[in-house]
Amino acid sequence: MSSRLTVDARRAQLLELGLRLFSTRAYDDVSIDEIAREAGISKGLLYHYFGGKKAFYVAVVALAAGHLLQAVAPSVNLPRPERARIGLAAYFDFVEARAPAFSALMRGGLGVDPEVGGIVDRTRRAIVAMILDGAGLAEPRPAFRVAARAWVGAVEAASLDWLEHRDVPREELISLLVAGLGGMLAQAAMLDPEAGASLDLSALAGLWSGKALTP
Amino acid sequence: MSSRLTVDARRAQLLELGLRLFSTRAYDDVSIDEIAREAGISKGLLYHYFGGKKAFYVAVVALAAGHLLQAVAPSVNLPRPERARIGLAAYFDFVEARAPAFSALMRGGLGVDPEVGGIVDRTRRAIVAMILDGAGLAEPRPAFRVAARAWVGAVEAASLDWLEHRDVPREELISLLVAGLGGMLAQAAMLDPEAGASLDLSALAGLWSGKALTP
DNA sequence: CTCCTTGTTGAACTCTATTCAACGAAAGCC
DNA sequence: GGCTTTCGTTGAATAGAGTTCAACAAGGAG
Repeated sequence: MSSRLTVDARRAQLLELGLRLFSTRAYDDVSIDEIAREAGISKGLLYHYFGGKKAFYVAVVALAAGHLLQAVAPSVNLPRPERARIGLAAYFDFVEARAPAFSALMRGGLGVDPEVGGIVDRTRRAIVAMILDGAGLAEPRPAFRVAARAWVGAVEAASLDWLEHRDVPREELISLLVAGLGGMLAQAAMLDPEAGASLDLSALAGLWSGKALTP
Repeated sequence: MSSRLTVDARRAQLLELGLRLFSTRAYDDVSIDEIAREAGISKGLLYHYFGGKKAFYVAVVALAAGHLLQAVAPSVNLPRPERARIGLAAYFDFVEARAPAFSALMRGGLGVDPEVGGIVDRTRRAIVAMILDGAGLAEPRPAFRVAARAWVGAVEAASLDWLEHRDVPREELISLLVAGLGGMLAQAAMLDPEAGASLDLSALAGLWSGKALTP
């Protein structure tokens, strides 16, 4: 019933559809039959392109992760002091523009397949590397790694809250998160002075954009 | 084949088993047959106690959430300045002692059933209320709500990292997170001075346990 | 026009969740 | 003690979703 497409076009069509379906509904609620019906193809074709339902879902999540990385990537070309703020702004731009893909990535079933957890994890690491490496934290010591990882958790949680309520201006949200990052990095530098010495303190000080934070 | 038990005993047995199974393996990977076999009962009995597989999973997640809340609850009786640190310590005690239950709650499939998301959400709110309400933030304004929500995200992310690596002392991890909380709350108070005025600044100052944070 | 590659199909199959009518072990009654 | 009632428990039957595979046909190559 469906016209003959090239491999790439068909894959792209199916992935786009998967993104649309899985970002609003749960993994179990979307059946293979429904995907095939909406795409105008037979079930068998989905198995021809992806090995099965789980593999298809993993591919969709990987696509969403790629979109997110692509959105945040440009920030690496910016001067260091601005990197965190601009990177965060790009992050929220993406969250706003492609809310479905973001939801698919974050709320998406971590329990569906172990591979999904790996994708989310790698994406987090890549993002934290892009946003933070300007502070001289290429190979982070444990305290800095945990701080960075925790901060990414804060950013994700804030994003989901922001999508739900939308009652805080984006700029204020960024200031909040950057202040939290500053607090944690400063504390990490205190806990591990040796590694903290290599921390670019001017970049750290620039995090909160000139507004005084100290009580 | 199985001896006749009271309703409560059987429910408890099955929930405990579910906690053990679902904390290490994905929802789809655990079949009803396996649950029944390990419990020494027939499949039908599981349907008699819980309405189905999803409902059973939801009950398991709810149990894990209850355990977590119970573990953090004692902190509400403590003096305010210490509350955040002690609450966090209790939180990590639980994470350490009942890692499976914690994983089931956090890594657990949010995509399995909408109800699961609700449970996790309510648990987060309850925890943030218990740990933070000492700072006079009963009905948080948006900026404070987002800050609190983001901070919980940071705590969860740090917990998972901690379980995985175990290369940062618990006390240091707590200091890191508390510093992050302090940074965000201070910034929130600046963004919303009206609400910030009601913030217990002495409690806030006490967050980072006397160690200076300012650069 | 014919052949050949390969995107595509759909019916058959398997595996797992779900249902339900019947069983039997404890509790209550005479 | 025997009888009845209750209800925890069973397992075979059913339903529905994921998976497989042999065959089909659209489009290009010669």
